Amino acid sequence: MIYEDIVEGVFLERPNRFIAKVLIDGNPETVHVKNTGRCKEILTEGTKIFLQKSNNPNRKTKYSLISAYKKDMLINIDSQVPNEVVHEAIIQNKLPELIDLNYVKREQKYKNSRFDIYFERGNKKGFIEVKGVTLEKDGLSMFPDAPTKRGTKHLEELIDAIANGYEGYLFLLIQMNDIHKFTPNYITDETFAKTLMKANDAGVKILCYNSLVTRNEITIGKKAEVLL
DNA sequence: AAATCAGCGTGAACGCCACT
DNA sequence: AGTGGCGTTCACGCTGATTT
Repeated sequence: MIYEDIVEGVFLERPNRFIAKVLIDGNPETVHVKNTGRCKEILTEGTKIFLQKSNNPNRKTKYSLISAYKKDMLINIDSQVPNEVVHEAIIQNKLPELIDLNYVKREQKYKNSRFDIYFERGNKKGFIEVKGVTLEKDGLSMFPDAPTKRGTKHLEELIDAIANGYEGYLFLLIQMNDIHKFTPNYITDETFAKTLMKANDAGVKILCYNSLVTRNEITIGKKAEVLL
């Protein structure tokens, strides 16, 4: 997945979760933040960032904040892109666990919810829910970075889908390079962590991959270990 | 303490009208 | 009836304040 029109900037502050004050070429600019999560460890004053210039004249901001450095590690914080990266990887048969699917559709409704990806493989059908992981500490990645009722609900729905004969996957995409371990964030959201265990016991397959992140690209990386 | 709600920017989805 | 264009609404991502 390649971003067009990427420019470099410096993060200053974030008055609310949608917008940030930054410097581009030394000039102050108000930009859109593509991630409404906390990202507190990442978005600190003076941090080098990359932004995408928008050509949509109706937008209130000319740029979207896509990625940022934490120390010397570049982290993609675009919360819409993991979905696309995983879809792309599936289509290109890059995932051994999800190979040779004969039908793939995004944003498929199931009961009163919606999963990111629906697929058919032989006579099996399944759903994949994709989550982006941006939180990392000492080489260990974690999700969520804030309590997520929605995430827990998605897990319950995957469990439900499995009870109804579907396959169910939770796909965690670490939005940075070279992180090889993942664990649910017990401290921030114990309910989610416990539900993840329950989902695992119920047969939901938990997959985790890292990414290859550059200033203008994010693609699927290597498989990471899931520690429950 | 838990549940609800407003708020914000974007882009997709939707609805409507004016045309073929 | 079908299509294209335009404007409007809504879901999504989430926090923090407010209400129960």
